[in-house]
Amino acid sequence: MSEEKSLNFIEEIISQDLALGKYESILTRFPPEPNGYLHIGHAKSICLNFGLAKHFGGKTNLRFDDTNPAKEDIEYVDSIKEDVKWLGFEWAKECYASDYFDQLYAFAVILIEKGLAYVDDSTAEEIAQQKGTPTVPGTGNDYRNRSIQENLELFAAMKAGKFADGEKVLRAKIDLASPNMHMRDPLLYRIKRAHHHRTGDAWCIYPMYDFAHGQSDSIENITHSICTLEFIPHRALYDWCIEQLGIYASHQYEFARLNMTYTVMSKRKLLQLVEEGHVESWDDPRMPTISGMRRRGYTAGSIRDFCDRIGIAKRENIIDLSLLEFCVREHLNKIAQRRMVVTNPIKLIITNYDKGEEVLHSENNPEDPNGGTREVPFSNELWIEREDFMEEPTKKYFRLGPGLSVRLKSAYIVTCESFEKDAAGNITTVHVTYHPDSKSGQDTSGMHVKGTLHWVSAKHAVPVVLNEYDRLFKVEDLAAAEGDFKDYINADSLKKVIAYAEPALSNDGLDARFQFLRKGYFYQDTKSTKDHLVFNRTVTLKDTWAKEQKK
RNA sequence: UGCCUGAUUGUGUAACGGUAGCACGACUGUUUUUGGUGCAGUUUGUCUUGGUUCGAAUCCAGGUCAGGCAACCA
Repeated sequence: MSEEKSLNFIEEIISQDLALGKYESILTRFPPEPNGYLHIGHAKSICLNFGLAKHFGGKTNLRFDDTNPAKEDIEYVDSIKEDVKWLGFEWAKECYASDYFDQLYAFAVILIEKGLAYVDDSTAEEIAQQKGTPTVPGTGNDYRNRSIQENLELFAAMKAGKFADGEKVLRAKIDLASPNMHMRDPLLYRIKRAHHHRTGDAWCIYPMYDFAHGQSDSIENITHSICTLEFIPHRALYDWCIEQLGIYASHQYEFARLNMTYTVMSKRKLLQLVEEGHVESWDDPRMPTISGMRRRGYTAGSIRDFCDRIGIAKRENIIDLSLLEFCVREHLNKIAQRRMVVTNPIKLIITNYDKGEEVLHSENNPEDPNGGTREVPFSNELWIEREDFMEEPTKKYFRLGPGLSVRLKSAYIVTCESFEKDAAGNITTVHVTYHPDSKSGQDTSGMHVKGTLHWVSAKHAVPVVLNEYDRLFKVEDLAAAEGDFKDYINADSLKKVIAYAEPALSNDGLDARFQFLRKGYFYQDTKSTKDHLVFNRTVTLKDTWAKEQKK
């Protein structure tokens, strides 16, 4: 009982708020802008926001922060909803900042009436210049002194489409000398004639983030508005708007965004990878997007577990990819169907096997006692991995070599008698004799071997394509790497290999999770068909032999 | 030469003035019909200098380092 998990700092705040009776229940929100696909960094935020609500008995809204029609699209809205659902979360309400455009406009009018906002005719460059720098205070302009009446009329004219794009903006009148740059008369509205995916052409002025986000939170009665660290300087403005408008006081809290080794986590960079063809699409299995990871074979549960393990804090961080891999292996180990697939084959001929063929049985998952077995055809001609035979075995090599014995998984123990090479000196065929009394499950041979190999009966084998993925980038910390991030793209992040699979694989469902014995975890690609099976490697198995060899 | 965050082992994350713990990684050993899994173990850490205190990762002061802030983006 005393080993309850310690609370993160946001959970501390909420549990205090609740204990103090500040709220009866909490309401959080996940507020993506529909301008791209969600990635693992968003998953952290989703798990946080929905997790908080679940933990404290509250609710979470899904809100699209769609205030910039130039970049947004319904395609993204749909993918975001799909991803959140797939991750296993249900939102209380589906909201859109654009649903509040009328209300937001009314809020702006209130600020103008209070003398706290004005229409500025300056160009973007002039405004930037007048803002000063972090160490030099900004300077005002004459527009700042316009009368309330004039501002009211001009703002109405802006809305009515009387001005060209960029001709005027609405600004808050706060403090041009503030040490916080965001308080130096921030822009509230800009004129932009762009077709909005929901409001169409009804508006030609759109609110800025700072004027839309906090008020949207307030309108929905969000109690805890959680965002990432870069919004810390915005908080003063967030609070200012709410206070001046006298509306429901939502509060903003910030945590550190997720960074991961060997990948990038910004929509801009991910978009670049897609547009420049470094990957196939947003859901390319090498992408850190939710859709990419789903296609690669990650389970929603393993992603939730990952988000749970990385924790929530305010310091910058970079999480090892190995933690994500650990989470998915741990889950997949429990649920994946075991199958045998040979990727780089050499022929194994059993010289004393005269039964022609027989059907053997192999367990689907040794971790699951109720997992059952499947039929695996066996014959005197098999495929085995090229790397499972060594002409001159080294000391700790437990596999096949002249005179050596191994077990064929779920079948018999075989002993190598001879082998053949082609003209180039490559091994082509290995001849073995099998031990009839060593049959799996009824072994009376008394023999003990160190190695067990996976195999596929040659005449029953089904050809499949395997996408073997590796990390997208060659360096751990892209943020610390100098120059263009694209210089560090791993050119070998995808290897397509043709492999021989046991026939059971062609009868398995599309959603099945597989472990190809001794190879890794695989998941059928979205483009896979019955006649052309394609599997994506989610993650390899841990390979202590490979490590041993490197020594 | 401003303001705002932050600094605990290789990477994350706890410890709320009282034994610096947990996870991943790495490394041993062991089990195993997957060199997988499981099990047992090991693993040079509180940025720095002062101060307060019986006692400081924690409180205070100074310093150092890292990140953020000057888009008609979110």
